[in-house]
Amino acid sequence: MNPEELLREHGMHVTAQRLAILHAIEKQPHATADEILADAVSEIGSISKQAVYDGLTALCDKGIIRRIQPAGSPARFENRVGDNHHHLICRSCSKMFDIDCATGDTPCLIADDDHGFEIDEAEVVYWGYCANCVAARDNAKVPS
Amino acid sequence: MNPEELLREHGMHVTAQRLAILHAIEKQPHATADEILADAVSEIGSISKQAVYDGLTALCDKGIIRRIQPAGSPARFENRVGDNHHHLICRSCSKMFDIDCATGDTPCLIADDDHGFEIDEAEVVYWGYCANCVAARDNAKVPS
DNA sequence: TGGAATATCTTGACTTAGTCCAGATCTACT
DNA sequence: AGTAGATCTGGACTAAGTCAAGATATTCCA
Repeated sequence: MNPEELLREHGMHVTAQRLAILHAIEKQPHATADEILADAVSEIGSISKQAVYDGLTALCDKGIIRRIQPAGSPARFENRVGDNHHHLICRSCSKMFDIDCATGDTPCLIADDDHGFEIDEAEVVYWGYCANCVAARDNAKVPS
Repeated sequence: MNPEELLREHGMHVTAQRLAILHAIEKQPHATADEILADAVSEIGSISKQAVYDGLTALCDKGIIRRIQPAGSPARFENRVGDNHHHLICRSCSKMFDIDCATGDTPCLIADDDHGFEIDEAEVVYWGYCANCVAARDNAKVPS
């Protein structure tokens, strides 16, 4: 579905700002609000910080995009929604990768004792070191 | 192990500030830095914000406590470490509960495709609505 | 097509949760 | 007791985001 239809389908006004936001996220999955702002400015000339935050919040509320807020990083946004995939983040360079759910279902995990909660999401983040950073570290340790 | 030994064992200086921080976390698991600051002030009279942050960082680095940073909340700290338990958070009131790992092991999940990462932790957060908030919502919907 | 209703955007001040720095103080070891 | 280095203090600063009031745009409907 094209972005315009997508907005209309969710009863949202179609504005240049929102189209630019969606386009920015499509170009760069896991972008931060700042990166989206910069990209949108380069696309439509100018847009306020607040329009970006408002737009992102509205899009999240409608389930069109998803917000990810890993520890030690500003919020990031992606348009891959509804498949309950998870994320793999490098502790060293902060690079983030999508990763399919190990068990396949949504939600992919059932807690043993749910304390009476109505659980609607199991969010999983894998932390570690990416191939590049591991190589860099090993080179530093054993300089030859 | 008492807090003083715990610090010494990790080669850290034993200071009133750090003991107060540890005591605050023991009294209130999942406390924020602000709450820990307030509690420490009431215990030892005065302590700087920076000492709290420095202390928490040092304790985390040594693995004595663990930092949790859920989306939409300041960082929280707990002294239950090494058992790979997870957290259950209410979207409405932000209350947080410990929850044992569904599969029991550390790490409790193995990703299918690890993109060459050296994964060292699988962090899981269950999101939903706690029993109280569910009851409040249902009462609001069906006032009788 | 022309308004009206209201959704969205702009601007700019403000807040929260921290970090950075320089110098003072304290702890642990001799 | 003396000293090296760890830790603490105070205060300025930053990043990421929120709040609020008024201006502008979009959509709906006559």
